[in-house]
Amino acid sequence: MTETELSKIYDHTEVERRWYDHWEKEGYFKPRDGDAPPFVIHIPPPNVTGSLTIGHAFNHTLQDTLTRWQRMTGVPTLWLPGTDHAGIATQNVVERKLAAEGKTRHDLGREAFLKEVWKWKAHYHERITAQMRRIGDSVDWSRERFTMDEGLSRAVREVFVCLYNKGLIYRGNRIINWCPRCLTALSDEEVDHQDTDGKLYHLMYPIKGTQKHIVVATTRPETMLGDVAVAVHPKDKRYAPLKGRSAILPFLRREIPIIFDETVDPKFGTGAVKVTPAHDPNDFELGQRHGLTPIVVMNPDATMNENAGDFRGLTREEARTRIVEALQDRGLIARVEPHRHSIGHCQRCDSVVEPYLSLQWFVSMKPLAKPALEAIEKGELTILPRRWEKVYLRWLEGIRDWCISRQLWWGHRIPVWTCAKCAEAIVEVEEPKRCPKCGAGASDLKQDEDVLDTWFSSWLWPFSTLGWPGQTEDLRRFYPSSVLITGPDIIFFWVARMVMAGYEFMGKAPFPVVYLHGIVRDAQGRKMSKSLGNSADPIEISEKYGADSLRLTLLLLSPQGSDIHFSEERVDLGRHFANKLWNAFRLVAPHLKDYTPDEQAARPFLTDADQWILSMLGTAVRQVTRDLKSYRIGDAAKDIYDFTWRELCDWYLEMAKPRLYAGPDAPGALAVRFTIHRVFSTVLRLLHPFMPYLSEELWHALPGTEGDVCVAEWPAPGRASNKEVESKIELMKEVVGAIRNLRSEMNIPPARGLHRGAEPRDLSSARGVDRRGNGAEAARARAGQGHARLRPVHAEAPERGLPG
RNA sequence: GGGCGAUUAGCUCAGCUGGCUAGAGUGCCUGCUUGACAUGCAGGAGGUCAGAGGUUCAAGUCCUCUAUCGCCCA
Repeated sequence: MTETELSKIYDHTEVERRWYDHWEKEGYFKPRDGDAPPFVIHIPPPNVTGSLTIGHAFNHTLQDTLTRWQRMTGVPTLWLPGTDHAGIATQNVVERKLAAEGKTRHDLGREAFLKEVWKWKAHYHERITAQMRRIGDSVDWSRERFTMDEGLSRAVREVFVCLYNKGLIYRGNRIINWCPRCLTALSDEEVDHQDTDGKLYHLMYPIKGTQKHIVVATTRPETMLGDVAVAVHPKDKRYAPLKGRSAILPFLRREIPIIFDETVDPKFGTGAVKVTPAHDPNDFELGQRHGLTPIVVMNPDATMNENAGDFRGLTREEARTRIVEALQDRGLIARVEPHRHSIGHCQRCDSVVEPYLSLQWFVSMKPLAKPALEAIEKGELTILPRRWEKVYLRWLEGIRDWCISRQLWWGHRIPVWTCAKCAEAIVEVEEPKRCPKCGAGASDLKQDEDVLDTWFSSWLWPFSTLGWPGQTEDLRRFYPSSVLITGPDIIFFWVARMVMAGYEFMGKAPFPVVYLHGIVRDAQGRKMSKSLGNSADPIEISEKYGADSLRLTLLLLSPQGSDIHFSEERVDLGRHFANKLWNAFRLVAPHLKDYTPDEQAARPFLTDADQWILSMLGTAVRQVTRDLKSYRIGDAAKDIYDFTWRELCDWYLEMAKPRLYAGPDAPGALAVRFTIHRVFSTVLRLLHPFMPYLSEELWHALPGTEGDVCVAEWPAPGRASNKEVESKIELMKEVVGAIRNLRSEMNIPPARGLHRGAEPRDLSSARGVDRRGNGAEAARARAGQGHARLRPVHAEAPERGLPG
């Protein structure tokens, strides 16, 4: 390549179009054969709700960097891609789309609605994979999976049946989190709690057979209609006389017992609480202990139902207002005080969640949690940064059963059939042909209408994607994976559950290391979200700045584990670096034309400068490798950035110029060309995991390289650093710095030559260092200029200078 | 209410196991159209490392408390 072919400004658009298809066609993204222990990453499957955000780009960059690095070290690597059907989230976005057209999912019916969702899925799946290709993700597309693929669906049914038969899945009427907008049950994790200013109402319930009242404090007066008792603490002296008494519920005139229970907090409110087992989880348990029958007073859409007497048909908000008014009219409100408390909201639609008594399917988590807890103790699992281990452990220690049924249409149907004839519940992997109990035919067997929580398929991801329950070659070879890279926001949803499933079904943890990275936020510190519209499209950024630039920028902005404040302009950081390297290459390329690397020939002629940069290069290799090994990926990027810019460009190339310009036949050419070639071929390999496109482009433009840098050998660190030559050059840098400072302070323009003073013989290592007019001659002259100040340094300067 | 994290240059952040003369990017000021790069080069200003105690020969780094902000859980 000649100089004229390389433009002055690096144009990523052309370069980044070129290489991805090539790599893929060569099959580099597939694990190479052989029984060497492979490096495996399972992608956290992006939701098909929409396209990828900068947050995904960051997550993928981390995975791709590790994957590309490992590939270059020669081990078989597999980065397995895929997407998640994201049950409730996807159903919601499609419902919103329908709503914009004035339709609901019920207008379409289940089948037609699902067709719409599949269309949505197809559209965004295509978009997501295009985005991944654009940013350079080196995933094995031949192994791509979707959580609702036939194979993965089979795994879901298998797991359900297996846990059911073990007694770890059960159906029960319990309090769950109910979203009255989505009309489905949610797990505890799908509820976001927000502190809200509310009121604490002190309601007076008449005590039967007296003129007295018992005052209960509640934040939710509308649920009083479902009250079945009033509870106080057994040791609370205030209420001791009420033993055996009962209260009369206003409006409904229901007689409810006054009960005594240890769990009542005597210090909260009046020390007496209303008990509403159908609408409060604590009350539910309390009710069970005391044999109370719950009364549900709301419909699924959170309007009051037939048990609400005159308040029937009102929304829960209207009901609250009306009930408070009515109680006030009767003088039954003792007082109302401001009260701050936390209110659960639906993670997907932000509606206020209703604790609701409902028949749902659950997984008993305690037995599954045990090996996941021990994994940390035994060292079978490490979470980085380590502080997250505490969060993980705490959640597992207090684990509660997992509500897995959802009243949605989009997802895996629950593999349970009920016989219309004998009511037998049949739990099978394959659709049953007849009832095993009464022999009724398939037409009498009705499958459960509900679907499973989306995480019930993703917790199997590390093995379901490899063919489980089949005993496949992939499963044997690629389970467990090497590391999981994801955000801390799904540590409970996904990470902990995958560990549990891994132990339960595969007998070992799905990965030895979890690396949790920070969350990408906007410049104001807000989380990137589609609804806020504050996330740029990685493709747009890549078109504008380059995918390489985006990748490098994200890594440079990301200290291990903490959040990133991202804004588009910051991508200049990576873009400028790409341009810098490009131009450095432009400087050296013409001098390497027809050059064949020959270390033997060059070695005797290496100058201090050559030895210095080679020594620094070795250090850079060690640093980058060390930082990648310890998951300090941003630091690794910084190592290359600093070496390339600060050492190579700022100093070495400047020192090399005189020898380069002297031409290929001049003395010293052999050494300088060798050094430059060695440095560039190493830097390009170091850089490849971070900036795959640019490094590949320059690798091909560098004479004497073979094949693709994508599969080139990861640099070996070589000999230990040369401390002697390093300190020599450090001294020289200090001297030059002092000279420049003087020149600047004394307002001596660089074009002007300097009076030649004392011959700084010992500083001859400064020769050729400075720029234009500041070559060997000028350096000496300027040293003279700064003679007085330089004297102390002068005395310690090396005896022998550089040969050239 | 419980837990975790942050607080270092105007802004965004490094500073890993205590040894810094406290760094980078960006912004600012000055000078440079130098035969790789103005997406650049050189020089410069700018910090009582949140505050108060303590440990130590030595603390941005370890301990305690306080303040402010953020996140998670209940």
